[in-house]
Amino acid sequence: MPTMNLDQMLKTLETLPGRQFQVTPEQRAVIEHGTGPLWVIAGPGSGKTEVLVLRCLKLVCVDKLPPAAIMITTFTERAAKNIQDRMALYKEHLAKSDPTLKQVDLGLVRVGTLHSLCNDIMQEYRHPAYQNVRLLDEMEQPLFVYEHSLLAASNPPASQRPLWDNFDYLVDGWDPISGLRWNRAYFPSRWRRAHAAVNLFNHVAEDMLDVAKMKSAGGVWRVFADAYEQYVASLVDHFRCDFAHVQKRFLEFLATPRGAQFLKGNGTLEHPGLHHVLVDEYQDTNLIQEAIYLSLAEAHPHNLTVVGDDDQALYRFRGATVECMVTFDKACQRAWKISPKTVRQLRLMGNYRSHPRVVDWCSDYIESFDLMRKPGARAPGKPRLSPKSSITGNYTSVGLLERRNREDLADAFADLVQNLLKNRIVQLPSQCVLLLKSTREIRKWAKLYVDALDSRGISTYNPRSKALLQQEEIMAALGSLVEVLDPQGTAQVAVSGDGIQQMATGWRTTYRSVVRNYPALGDYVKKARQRIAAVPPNQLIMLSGAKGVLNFPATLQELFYHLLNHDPFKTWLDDPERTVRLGALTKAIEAYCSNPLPGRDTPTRGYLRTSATTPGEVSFNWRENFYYALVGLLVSQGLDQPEDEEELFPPDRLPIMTVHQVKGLEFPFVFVGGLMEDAEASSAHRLEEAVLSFRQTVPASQPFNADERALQDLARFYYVAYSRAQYALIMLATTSQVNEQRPAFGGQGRAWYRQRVTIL
DNA sequence: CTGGGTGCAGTTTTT
DNA sequence: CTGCACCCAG
Repeated sequence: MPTMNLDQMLKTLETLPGRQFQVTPEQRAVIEHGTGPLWVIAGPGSGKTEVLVLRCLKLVCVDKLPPAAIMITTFTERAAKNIQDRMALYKEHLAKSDPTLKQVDLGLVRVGTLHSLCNDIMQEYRHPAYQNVRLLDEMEQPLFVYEHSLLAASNPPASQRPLWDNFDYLVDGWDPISGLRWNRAYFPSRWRRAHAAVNLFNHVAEDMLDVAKMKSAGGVWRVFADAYEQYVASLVDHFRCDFAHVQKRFLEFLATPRGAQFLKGNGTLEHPGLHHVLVDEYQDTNLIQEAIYLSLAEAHPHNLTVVGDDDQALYRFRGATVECMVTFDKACQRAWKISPKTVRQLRLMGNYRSHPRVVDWCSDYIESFDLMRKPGARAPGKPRLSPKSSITGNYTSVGLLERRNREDLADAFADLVQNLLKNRIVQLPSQCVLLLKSTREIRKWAKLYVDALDSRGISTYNPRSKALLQQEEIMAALGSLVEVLDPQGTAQVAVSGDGIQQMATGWRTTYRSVVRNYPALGDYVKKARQRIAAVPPNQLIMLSGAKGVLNFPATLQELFYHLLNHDPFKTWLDDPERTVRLGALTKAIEAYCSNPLPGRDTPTRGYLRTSATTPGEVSFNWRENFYYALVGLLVSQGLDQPEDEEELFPPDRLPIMTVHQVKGLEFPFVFVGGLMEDAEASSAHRLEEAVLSFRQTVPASQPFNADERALQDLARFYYVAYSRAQYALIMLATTSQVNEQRPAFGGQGRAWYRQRVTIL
């Protein structure tokens, strides 16, 4: 049997058409690493994901490990798919020179987000505590909490008052319904409490907080701990699990006999046990994920490879802590009782992406913050990035476009882009990107830039510029629903206290203007109303099937599908963007219908029933709950604009993106605007601090306080933005913004900044 | 480059 | 309702 060695593997891959990647010695060391924990500290543009893919291929193709013995996790589904595709492509190419590889099924490598793998493995191994469990998504969890948690009770006990006083920062914020901030004199609304409770419950699981310790702490902690236990019990009662608890369940699973079976295997190719765990984006890991990884690699010699860049940690809002990346050696020591020195640290600090001056700017920038130089802020002994790209030239590669006001700035930016195009420095607008904190097209954010580009004939690509609930098709669809279910708006009026009424009234208006051009929709709505009006009191509303088939109860979903089957919705569904948005609404409606009712086994929410007292109307309670729960959810959390599967940028348009969206991407010309914000501790920062004493694992280094972490996070945020640039990085700011000396300009003031950046 | 008055607009991200 | 960006005066 011909075997392939690493040199042959890498050489062969160099012949793959369209792939120009030469493995450097530092990258090779990661790929080659044998057994034992490996801690890879990588910079932006260092090829870290590529190296991880190659390491996995080496384990399979050179070391001949069974694919099922390897697990690779990443942070998003999209990144997981990317790794899977790349591995499949490379393996296919390798199989051309080593036909024995044709037998290898790379599909058996466990690639995915940790959440999805936990879910899959527990189902595969029939973990008793995870049988027939439905995993709640980001819409379903808040709805479940809203209807099941004590903390979101419609009439909460007075004992909750001190709790909400204590967690006021979780409740505070802008209310999209009333258009006002929360007034602390009032008890927080049901939805505000539900969202805050979701946040708290997730933290208990993700930070692995000690609930018993909370109880003995007494006071608000006791009240909260009781509510937490009640929530977890209802999840179990109704066979539900949320994203945070799927990880907790998995950690418990690993300690069971079936878990041991999964880890050890039975010697067959299908179940070889787990030999290697490779983790990408480790800087965005949370504490329970850290515990899972350490358990997965519990067996000697602890084959756990983690790769990440602590300076690019962006996901604290999701419970992630850079701490995991920065003190990985200490975590291994704690879990496995090994010396931290045996944790091999390798660094990938070569940057193959950007002009050397961009690279230097990124290093200067991140090191300029006093707080980033303190121990525990970054991976120990982290060196500067080392510029290795082939991009050279003595042009302005790091610049500041500074103007006296925002209009002038937007014009100067658009002029610059126009000149780049005219002088053929860039061939297409899509070689540039504009990065903003928010891409919404309002004056404060993208609008001035979009207008300035527009007037010069340059169009922009900004798919998430509008809130989903503002879209015509969403408003018309919801309008037709309420026109059928609550034609008089009586229940709508009853919930007016929450301002939901205004929202629904807006939908009705949209519906009426739409129906003027599409009378068939109006006819259907009328017919549906008449049908309901004909049903006797207190009965399920039935929908007739085909001739001879029994009637079956009408559900909210069915009504919704019927409405979508009429114009203009039918025609709108030809438009992929509208289809995606209507799909998001469909998902929300399904989430609502599938939410179990407290005290019942099956979800019956979707069934429509007539009122017991008022004939011909949908039950008042049902309508009321529809507004409070479903509409309340839509307005309090908004609908997520689902991103396109494979979003390719239209070549003739200039993309406008947020920093989170651009993570992992690179662009020849990067413009960064909206540099004005100051660091302010968010609720995530404050909550982390508040629960620190209940953590089961003591932090390995002196933790920073909430304000300090807020500033570090902001520094990292712009570091991600700045390190996307290949040829040039241009910051956009008004003079007063620069004078304010915000973190985006570095931590050392104007003079320091002006020395390093060309003023345009 | 700073201070104070005015006027406008109210994130973002993901399993 | 606030908070903060912006602008202008000094």
